[in-house]
Amino acid sequence: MIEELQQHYGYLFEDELLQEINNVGTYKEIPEGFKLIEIGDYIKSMPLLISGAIKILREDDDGDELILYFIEQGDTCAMTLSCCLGNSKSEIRAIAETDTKLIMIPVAKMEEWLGKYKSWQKFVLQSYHNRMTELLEAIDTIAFLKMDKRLFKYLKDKAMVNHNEIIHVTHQQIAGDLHTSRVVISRLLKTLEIDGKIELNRNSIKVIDL
Amino acid sequence: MIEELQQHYGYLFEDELLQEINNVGTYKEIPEGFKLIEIGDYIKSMPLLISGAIKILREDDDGDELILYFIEQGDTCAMTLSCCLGNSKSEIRAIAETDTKLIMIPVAKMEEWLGKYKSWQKFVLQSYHNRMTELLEAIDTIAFLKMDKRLFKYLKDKAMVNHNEIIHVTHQQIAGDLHTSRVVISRLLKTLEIDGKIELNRNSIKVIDL
DNA sequence: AATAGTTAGTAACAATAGTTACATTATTAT
DNA sequence: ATAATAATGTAACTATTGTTACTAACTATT
Repeated sequence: MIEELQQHYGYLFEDELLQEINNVGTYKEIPEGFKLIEIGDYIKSMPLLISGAIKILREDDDGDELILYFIEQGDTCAMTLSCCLGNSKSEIRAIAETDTKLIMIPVAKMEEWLGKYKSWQKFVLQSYHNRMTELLEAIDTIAFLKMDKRLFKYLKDKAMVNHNEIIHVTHQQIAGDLHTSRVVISRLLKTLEIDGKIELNRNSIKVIDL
Repeated sequence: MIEELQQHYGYLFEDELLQEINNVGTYKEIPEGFKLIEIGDYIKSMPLLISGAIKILREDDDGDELILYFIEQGDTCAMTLSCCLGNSKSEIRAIAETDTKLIMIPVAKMEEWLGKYKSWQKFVLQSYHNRMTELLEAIDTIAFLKMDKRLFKYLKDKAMVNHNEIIHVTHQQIAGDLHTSRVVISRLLKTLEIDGKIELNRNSIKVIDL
């Protein structure tokens, strides 16, 4: 584990902290689609992403979902931070978007390190800042963009975190992530295809205009 | 200033920290409508609210606004925190919703205290948590509610922070805050009035069903 | 009091998004 | 191979929101 820590977090943390993380952290490999956090969960550990991507979702009272953003390598989940430190339940759902490697840190250590390591404190605050920025971007997208633009942005983002211009997803799944209906998505996808921005196939979409 | 500090923040901070805040903080009284922070501003100090309320707004590329939430007594602006600690520009606009009393803390001290006072660190993290929660609530409102529900929620929230069931606002101003058009707001307000939930008057609205 | 500006009400229409229903094609299971 | 299931395409209709245009009422200024 220590090599991967060095590689992805070496520039952020001092050696002593890296050593501590190595001692108390648990290395995990998570398959695509695995649910890491459910709404209402009490969080007992916090993930540091090594590779892969995680999709963060919000849910309304009727159980309808809405994607907030993707988390990538070098990130952590600030919502998790927030829940751990506030000792409250998770407000979001987290699902592995791709196969993912991560290190889980126990809550107790997180808090201890806040007083002990300046670099950890900085990392935690920076994570909050990043997540705040992403939440604002999510708000911009939802509030200011029409569904056709939102859809195209979603496709591009998804291609990005998957490092692949070909996305494997059904119209139904997209509709779920964007909180609309399958028919609406099919209709808009068809328009995007006619405009030459994507190429439609069963179970996959190729994003041309990246 | 020290009495008001004691009164509103005494239960949060130790005496030594309260003394420091008293020494370096600047007490300010802000009139309703005053713009505290503009998008793109570099923030050099951070507000602690004593009384009153502040409206936090987001803006899109076309200059159209959207209200995110109100901040009240005992709160601070986590966006400001975020900007200060990240040394980045403000992503939001802050306008005094009512006459407001606050204490401004210089950035340098904020950072110093993070290492020095456990209670300050806790306060900062708690503020991030609160703001994150409010941003999520804003997302719920925008994404999951239709305009009529959003409007009514807005009216109730506004009555709340103003401690007054009668709101002084024009349809045009509401339309600005909710990022829609005046005609839409007038139409929906009329429906709410017919349903007996509000009472319409020129330049003011009485919220009945609080 | 006359005038100009602001605020609000309403009709008519356009654009966008959501719903229902059904057909077609591809994939999987039997 | 046949049947069942999943994924997609499309039409027709409804609901919601946005736009334009015009009128009426109130307010402040000269």
